[in-house]
Amino acid sequence: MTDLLRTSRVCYARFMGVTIKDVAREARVSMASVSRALNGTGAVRKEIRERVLAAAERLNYVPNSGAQSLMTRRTRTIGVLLPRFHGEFFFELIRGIDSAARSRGLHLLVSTSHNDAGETRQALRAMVGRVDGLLALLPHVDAQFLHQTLRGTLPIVLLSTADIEHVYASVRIDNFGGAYAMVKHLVACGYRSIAHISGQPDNVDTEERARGYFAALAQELPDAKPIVVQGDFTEESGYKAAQELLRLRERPRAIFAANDMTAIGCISAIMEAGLSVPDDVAVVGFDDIPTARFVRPALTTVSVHIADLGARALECLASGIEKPETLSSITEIVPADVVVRDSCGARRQSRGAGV
Amino acid sequence: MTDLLRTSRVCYARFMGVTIKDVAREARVSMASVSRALNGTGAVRKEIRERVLAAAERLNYVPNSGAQSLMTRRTRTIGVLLPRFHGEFFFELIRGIDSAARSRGLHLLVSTSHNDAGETRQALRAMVGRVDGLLALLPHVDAQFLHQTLRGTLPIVLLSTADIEHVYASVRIDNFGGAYAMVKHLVACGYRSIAHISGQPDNVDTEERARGYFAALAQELPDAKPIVVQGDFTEESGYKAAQELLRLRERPRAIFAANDMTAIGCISAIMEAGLSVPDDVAVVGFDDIPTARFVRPALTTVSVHIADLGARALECLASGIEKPETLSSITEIVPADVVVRDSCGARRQSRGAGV
DNA sequence: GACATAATTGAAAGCGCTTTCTGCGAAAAG
DNA sequence: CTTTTCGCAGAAAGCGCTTTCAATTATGTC
Repeated sequence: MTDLLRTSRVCYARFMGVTIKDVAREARVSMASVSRALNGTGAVRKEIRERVLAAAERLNYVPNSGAQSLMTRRTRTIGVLLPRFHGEFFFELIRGIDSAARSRGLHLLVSTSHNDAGETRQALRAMVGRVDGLLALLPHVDAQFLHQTLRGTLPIVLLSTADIEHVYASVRIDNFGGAYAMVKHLVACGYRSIAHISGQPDNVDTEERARGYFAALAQELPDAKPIVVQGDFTEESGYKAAQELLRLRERPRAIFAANDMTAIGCISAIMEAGLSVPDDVAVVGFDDIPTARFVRPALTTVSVHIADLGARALECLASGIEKPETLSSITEIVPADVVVRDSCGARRQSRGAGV
Repeated sequence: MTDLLRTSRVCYARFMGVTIKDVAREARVSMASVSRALNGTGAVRKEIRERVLAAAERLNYVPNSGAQSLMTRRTRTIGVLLPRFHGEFFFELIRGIDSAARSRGLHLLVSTSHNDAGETRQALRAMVGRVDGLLALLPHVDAQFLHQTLRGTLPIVLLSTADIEHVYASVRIDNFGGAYAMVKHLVACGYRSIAHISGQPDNVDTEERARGYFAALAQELPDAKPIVVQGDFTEESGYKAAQELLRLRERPRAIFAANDMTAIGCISAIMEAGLSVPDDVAVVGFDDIPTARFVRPALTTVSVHIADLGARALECLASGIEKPETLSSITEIVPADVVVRDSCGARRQSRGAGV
């Protein structure tokens, strides 16, 4: 009767799956032998193995991974903590992480949008027992917070997160170097007044990029006065910041936006004001998101190989899980280099080069 | 001694976290009371609760979610199966799923790139015991496969996957309607020879979009001969297909690409051939990925509200998990409507309207 | 053929947690 | 003052699995 019911509403009822016990009964062996036969651990007579395999097949047995990892203390899953799931930066990042994870047979448990420390804490706790390690991009959270929230329970690799004391392994972008190189490039293009639209406040990336801007300006253009407008990495903030810059008595000749989306918003504002990019104002970004190629004029930007960054972080974590001693407080810096396209004006003579 | 070691290499050693047993000992109560106090289930005297909370705080106790869900049979996690993690379509989709999941306090376990049935099977099995339900976008897998791989073990919602017998709940795009409307729009623009670059073979979306193309053409332009070139949803395939179409004796006046990336590749090829889009050849896409707005000319396309699609699917699944009886074999179709931008030429008179 | 040795197998002990179920003392009812 | 009820705490039974450990059987040696 019950069986009939089950069969007739297969995709409604949450009837419990068949367990190892059922397989054992079906194969007339012990649970232990089923486990051994299925996992290939320990010695099992050929005949028994076949009987187990057949029984498992017949009953359509699927082991409960949750229970499995409770015993083995291995989940083959990596937790990924991101601040939000928005914008191509994160997409590229997770794509890189995913591809590296896949090639190692690891799953990804993602958790996003932790607006405050409480939510982050919650998310971190929810990971315990479900993952073997953590990959965290938490701009507004410091190592101390992590330390006291999960005191070494889980191996963790930080992605461009503030960790002054170098307690955790981290891989980060060479924000300073990239920004420096970009400003230098703008100077080389001949621009003498270069403004900066900064990123979200209280963010390591924001600070380092701004630092690169100031440093390069001081070095390359000692007489120029830095001009900085606050943004927040969004297209909209770029739009508004550009409007603000255009209202200035002395309009800057070039704008270095803290990221590509900001630069894109910036370009819209400039074009709407009836001006040309790069002829009237040059605009450059940071990140090299896929869209940077498609936008017109194609965006000159700092390529950080976002997907590689994610992949490197995962590799780092994965090997740290295998051999905990390798996961020391190493900080890996991935390089960032200028990609020249059309929005900076460097290619003005060689038009049509496209892409 | 051991403790000293632990402290000094906090992020190396994988010392087991503190368990509910430790908290119980520390608070001088039973494990049962700790559980009750922490979860707020069952009655606990105020004094005991406070003692437990204090002990948990002192020991920095984090419950093991894996063990928890083994008992409760609830993981508060949704499994997401995607064919690959590439392109903005998937990004938008997962963004929608993620935002819906977050607002319901659910986690996401993602699994991608299942190239063959074996891998898919593997991935499906790895989900059992880790998730409460499944969201699957598996173009080359049919309901029968799913049925026999996990026979109703998990509630599942299909995303534009072939499910002829309507065994599973599914939410899909109105591919046919969108394609039909787009071709109709092109006819309304005055084009009389309209080609189609199809998508990846053996894909439901591909087939339905092509079907929409044929139907609209037959209806709106009975005398026109359909021209179809095989693509595979990539930018490159669009590029190549366009070259092929341009070599035709009678060059088509408009091209309906099966998706936006194909259309973008298509535009590149046309421009490289020294022709103008839309003046010489109009190009339109399908999906409305974020980049469609930024590409020049801005892409006329069929908006499928990808993120909404993902969110709807998650809602559907979540409510199906709560009340299994609601998760019948309902098929939800999300509408797809034409978004007119510049690449179709409809706006030629009103230039500069942008974005 | 009797013994030591090796190969298999099953019973049982958990992994860390929740949840009955039982028992206790206190409050309410008689 | 006794009996009934009730609120609360702890013991213990698992969830589905792996993994000792001891028991069993098969194999090899003298």
